[in-house]
Parts: sequence; C-alpha cells; structure tokens
Amino acid sequence: MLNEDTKTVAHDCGDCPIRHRAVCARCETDELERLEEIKYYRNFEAGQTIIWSGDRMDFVGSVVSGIATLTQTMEDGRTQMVGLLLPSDFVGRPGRDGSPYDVVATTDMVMCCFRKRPFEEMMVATPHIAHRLLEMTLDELDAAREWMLVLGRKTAREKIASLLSIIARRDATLNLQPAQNRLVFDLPLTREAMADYLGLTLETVSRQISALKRDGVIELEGKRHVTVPDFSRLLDEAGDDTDGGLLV
Amino acid sequence: MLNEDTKTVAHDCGDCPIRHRAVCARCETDELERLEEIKYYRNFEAGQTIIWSGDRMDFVGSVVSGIATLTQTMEDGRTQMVGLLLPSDFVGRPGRDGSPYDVVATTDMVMCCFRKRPFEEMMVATPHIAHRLLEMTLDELDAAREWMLVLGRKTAREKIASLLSIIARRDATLNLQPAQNRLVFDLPLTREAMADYLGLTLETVSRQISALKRDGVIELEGKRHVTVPDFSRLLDEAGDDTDGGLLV
DNA sequence: GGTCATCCTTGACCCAGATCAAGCGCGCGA
DNA sequence: TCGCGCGCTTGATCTGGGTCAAGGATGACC
Repeated sequence: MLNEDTKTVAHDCGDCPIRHRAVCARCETDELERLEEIKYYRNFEAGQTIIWSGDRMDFVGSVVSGIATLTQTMEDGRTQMVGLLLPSDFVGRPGRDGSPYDVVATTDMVMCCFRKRPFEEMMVATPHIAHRLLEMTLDELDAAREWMLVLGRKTAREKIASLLSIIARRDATLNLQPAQNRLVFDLPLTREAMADYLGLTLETVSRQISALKRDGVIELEGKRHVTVPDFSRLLDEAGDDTDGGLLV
Repeated sequence: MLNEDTKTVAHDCGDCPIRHRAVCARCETDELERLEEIKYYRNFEAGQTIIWSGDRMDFVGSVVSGIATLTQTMEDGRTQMVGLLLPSDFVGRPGRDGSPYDVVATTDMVMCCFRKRPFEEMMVATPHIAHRLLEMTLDELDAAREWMLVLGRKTAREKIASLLSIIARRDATLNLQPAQNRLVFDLPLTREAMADYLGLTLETVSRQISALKRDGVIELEGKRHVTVPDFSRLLDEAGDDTDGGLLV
C-alpha cells in the first residue's frame, strides 16, 4: 500500500510515463491498482550511479525527470555510452537478473519504479504488458542500430549534428514548440559524456561544436544553451535522410 | 495446410529453430499444430536481397541454414551492417509493418517463415510466445550495444579479433568441438562485408587479418578457412574481459 | 587452355581525429 | 575577495586508418 507521501508524488506526476508510455495504455482499473501497489519513486543526484555493471537489479521503471546514461567500460578505461535515458524512457530487463551496463544519473533525477518480481508476475498475468514491453524493446533496438551507423560511418561533425538533433527532437516532443524550424534546448551532457556517446574525444567534440557555431548551424549561449535556427539544416549536417518531422 | 513437400522439409529440420529456440519451448500440441499451419520454408541464393529497406514485411521467421546480414545505407553509399543472422536467429518485427534495413543473404539460405498476421494473432492468444520474443529481442539489444563498444572504441585489430571470436563462438556452439582452445571455422563473409560490419575499409580488414596471421593469432588456409590455435589469445586481442567460455 | 570477373593483398601517401599541452572562465567554499 | 577546481577551448603535433593504385589468386565459362 502507498503511504501518503508517495501518493502525493504520484499525483503530481500527471504525465507519469507509466501511464502514457510504458505499460498501462489498456490497463483495467484493477490492474492499475495492482501496479500502484508495487510502485514507488526514487530520487538520484547528478553524478550518482544508479546501477553498477554486474549488479543485481531488483526493479524496473521509467524516468520521470532528469537524464541518465548507460555505459560500458573496458578494463583499460575506454568507455562507450550505449544508451541515453530521457524522461519517459523505460529502464530494466524483465526476466534478467543483472545489468551489463553502468547506469549513471547525469542530472538530478526522479524515477518511477516497480519491484521486479511482482512486476514480472503481473506481466505473466497481463499479456498486453508484455506486448508493450516488446514494442519498447524493439524501439530501443532500432535506436541502437541507428546509433551503430553513427558510430561506424559518420564523421565527427556528422556525429555531433546527429546527437544534437536527437536531443533537440526529444526535447521538442516534451516541450511542444510551435511547429517551426527554429528550436531551443539545453545540452544535458558534458563534452566528455558526448564524446563517450559518439566514440570521440572531448577535444574533438569541443572543436566540432565550435565549428558548427562558426558556420551558423547552431548558436550557443554559455556552454550548454543551444539555439538551432534551422532544424532541417542540422539534419542535413547529420547526414540524415529522414524528412525530420519533429513530432514523431 | 501443408503440402507433402513442406512436410518433408519440416521433418528433415530436426533442430528447427522454431522448435528449440524461438517460440515453442512450452507449446501445447494444438498450438504447435496451429504454428505448422502458418509455417512455410523459403530458399534464397547467395547475394539475393530478402527484404529491401522500407519494404513491407509479411512474415517473421528463423534462419535454418546459411547466413544473412542486416545493413543500413546512407544516400552517399556509406553502409553499416547492424546485424548478422546466423542459423537459429529470428528475423522479423512483430507489430511492425516494414523493415528499416536491407536483409541480404550472403550464402545460400533456408528460412523457416510464418505468415505475419496469423502469427501475431497467435501471439496475442499465446502469451508465452510474446515472452519468448521479448527474451530474444533483449538478447539482440545486448548484442547491438556490445557492438556499439566495438564500433566506437576498439582499434582495427581489436575489431577484427572481436568479429572472429563472435563467429568462432557461434560456429563452435553449432558444431560442438571438444572443449579445447583450438578451433576451426569458415569465414562466412567477404572482406568487404566484414568491413561494413566493423566500420572499416576492406583494405584495413585485409591488412589486419594478415597481421593477425603473421603474429600467429590465426592460421589461414585459402582466404576463408580459419584456424584459431588459442582462442583465449584471440579474446585477448579483442580486448574482451569475458572469460570466453565457449558454450554460452 | 584462355579469358574474364570477383575477391583479395600490398604499397605509397594523406588526412581526420587522437594526443599532448596550455590556458580560460565561472561557480563555489573559505 | 581570493583561490581553486572543473568544464571547456584552442593550438601544435602525431598517427591509425582511409584513399588511391597496382597487381595476384581463384574459379566460372567459353
């Protein structure tokens, strides 16, 4: 059962990803209630490691606010980010015990979690939850494969443009802007984290961002606040063949 | 209903992946019969494109024999392989209409297919099929993310060693060798296909294979037949921290 | 056996991005 | 207010792998 405190948070969370994105689109009332029973919220501070690679994971859940990263590290310290968790993204591997990745909060975060064992039991009893999870996993698989193209074949400049357009798109779908080509967002990652995502060094990231700024593809206010005056120009720089409709 | 011809093939296919790997581990007899009704076999020749990127896909299925690749191509022709389909691998995106990738047979192939619509209907009616598909999709996601580390952070030599060890491992699990460190297999890919998988050029692939041969990490007979005298040495070259137990 | 195409190897050279190094700017705690 | 640390930028130089180019091997087909 929920304590008063948790209820309050749940109520604040009007567009809680569990409602609109993860598992509940077709839930019946009693299923929703069962979900509520195994649901709880966790807060993390910027820089805090949520799960260490190899750790046992006793929950699944969604990002409510803030950003986390999924990274792999080799013994000699080379690291590669393999996923970026933005609000409404699902975290967890139903049916698996551990995480093969480090999960790290890069900003302050709130996560909406379910205890794993009861969640899995619900999954068995409620087939459409499994279907929804399959959907989401296929989405993640597509994203991972898209990123393989970025890592394997794109130039440094194209990589940066690809990352910026992904973040811009996600940001835009959250804070719906008037449907125009200009958009504004804050970079949620350090240069080093961007480098780890893109398979570059932080110096190259910095240089290419400066170059995009010099060429008018982006405008910078401080180090993190980005304005994209022409989004289709950015997509072009990313080498994307998509038409770039913002609202996917 | 099955015609006589198909039945024969089905019978030959004693370890048909649909039986032992994809969906049927817990199927009841009548479910198996329903699967049989929507099941058919397709043959492809080496070089044949199975699905074009963007095509409608009206089936799902498994590789029975032979090898296929999943590739993405940019407008300017740069291509990145995002998946390698070996025998027993599943192909298809239940719930999705099209494929975002080209699927190409690199050797002669046999696939065991199910018509997509009835398969999806069965999935709804038979929850453990959806669970099995979720399992498999999570496996693919892990593989894709593992490959992101290869593409983003490994050197050319490490990339080649990683690819060889993956193929060797898969080959070994199919044709179980005595549990020793020496193993033998045939490369199922051209140098160019390897390059597309690894984000390299075919010249670099060729040079690095020559180097591994010169250094005694592998032995070559012709261009495709590979002997690995010491598998743990190969894993070492790949920069893998896994212990390399062959039988995963 | 000869021709041709495909796949592969090897060499010479070049360049994008890594590496090494110096310094800037801003926020924070004393 | 100062100093200190962290995140970032920029410059100089180096190098792994790309590019361009020239053959070598193998096998299919005439």
